[in-house]
Amino acid sequence: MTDSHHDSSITRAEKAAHRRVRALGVDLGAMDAVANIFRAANSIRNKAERDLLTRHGLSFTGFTVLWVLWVWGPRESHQLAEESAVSKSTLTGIIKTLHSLKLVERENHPTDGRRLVIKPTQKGVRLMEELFPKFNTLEKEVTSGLTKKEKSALIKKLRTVLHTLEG
Amino acid sequence: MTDSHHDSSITRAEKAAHRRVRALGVDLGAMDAVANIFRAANSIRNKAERDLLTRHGLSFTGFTVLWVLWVWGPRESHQLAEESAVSKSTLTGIIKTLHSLKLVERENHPTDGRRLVIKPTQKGVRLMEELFPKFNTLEKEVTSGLTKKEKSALIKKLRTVLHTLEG
DNA sequence: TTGATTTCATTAGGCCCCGAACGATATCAT
DNA sequence: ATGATATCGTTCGGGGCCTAATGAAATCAA
Repeated sequence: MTDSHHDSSITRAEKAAHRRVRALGVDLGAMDAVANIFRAANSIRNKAERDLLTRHGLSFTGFTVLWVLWVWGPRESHQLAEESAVSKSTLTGIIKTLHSLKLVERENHPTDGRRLVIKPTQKGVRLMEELFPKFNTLEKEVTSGLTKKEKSALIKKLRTVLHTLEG
Repeated sequence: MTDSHHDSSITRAEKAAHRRVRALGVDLGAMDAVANIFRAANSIRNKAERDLLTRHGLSFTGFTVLWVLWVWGPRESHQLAEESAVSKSTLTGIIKTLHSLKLVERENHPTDGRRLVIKPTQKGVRLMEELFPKFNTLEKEVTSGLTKKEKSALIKKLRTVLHTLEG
C-alpha cells in the first residue's frame, strides 16, 4: 500500500477524526503529527512500566529522576526538578518514594541551609546499571521498525518541534 | 551545522546522557528517539493545558475524552476508555469531572443494566466546536518548523512505532 | 542590627492514574 | 430454574502531578 516495507498505515481512530473535522478547515498534518506523538509516548510509557519498572516499585517518572541522577551525579533539588521536567513539589514526592526504596539520599547543602542535595545510593546506582540496559533493549524493540537513518530523521524532527516550543 | 534550515541541534541533556552510557554498548539512536518522543509529548501537553484547557477546567485527558465523544458520538464506557487510552477506573473519575462541568451525560444502556452510555451535552459539543480549532492552531504552531512533507514523514515513523508496539 | 525581601523545600488541596477488590447484572450449564 | 461463571462500572489504596500557600533560611537595606 505504501512504498515502505514497514507498516505505517492510518488507524481507524485517525479516519474517524478526519471525517469529523473535514469541514472545519483544519490542518490534518499538524493534527496527526501531534496525536501520534501522544499515542507513541503513552504506549511506550505503559510498556516500560508494565514490563520493567513496576516490579521494582518505580514509576516512569521515578525512573526518569533516578536516571538523571545517574547521568549527572548528585544534584540540587531545583536542578533535578528542571532536568526531570517536573515541578518542585512533584519532585518532593518522588524523592520521598525513591528514598523509601533506599535508592537516593538527601544531604544538606554545605553552606546554604535552605538547599538540598540529592544523590543516588549505591543501591540506586546498581539498579540503574541493571535497569538501563534493559530499558535500552526496550527502546531498540519499539524502534525496530525503523532503520538507523529513519531514527535519525525522527529524532531531528522531534528536536525541531522542541526548539519551536522553547523558542 | 546541518543541511536543514530548522534548528534541530542536540541538547545539553542529550550530550550528558551520551557521555554516561558511551561505554555500555547502548543504541543511542533508539535512546534519543524515545527520549525525544517523551520530551515532545510533555512539552505539547503542558502548553495546551496552560494556554487553552485550564481556563475551562479541563485536564488534557478530560479534553481527550470529550474529543473522542465529539468525534465518535455517544459511546459505551469501556469503548470510551479504550479509545481514550485510559483505564476504566480512570475514566470513572474523568466522567465525574466532565459531568460536574455539564459537558457529558450518563445514560443507562437500553437492554443491559450493567452498561453505561456516555454522550456529550450540547454544552460539551459547543465547547469542542470552540476549542478544537484553537487546539489545531496550537498544533500548527508547534509543528511550524516542519514542512508538510516532513510532517508526513514524522507521522509515518510514529505510526510504525505504534504498530510495532501493538503487534 | 534588624526589618523587609527573596529564595529555597515542603505542605495542602484537587485531579489524574493504575491495579485489585467489590457489588450488580447478565449469561451459561445442567 | 438455578447455581456457577463472566462482564460490567465503581470504589479503594497508593502514587504522580500541578498551583498556591507556608515556613525556614539567606540576603539586602538603612
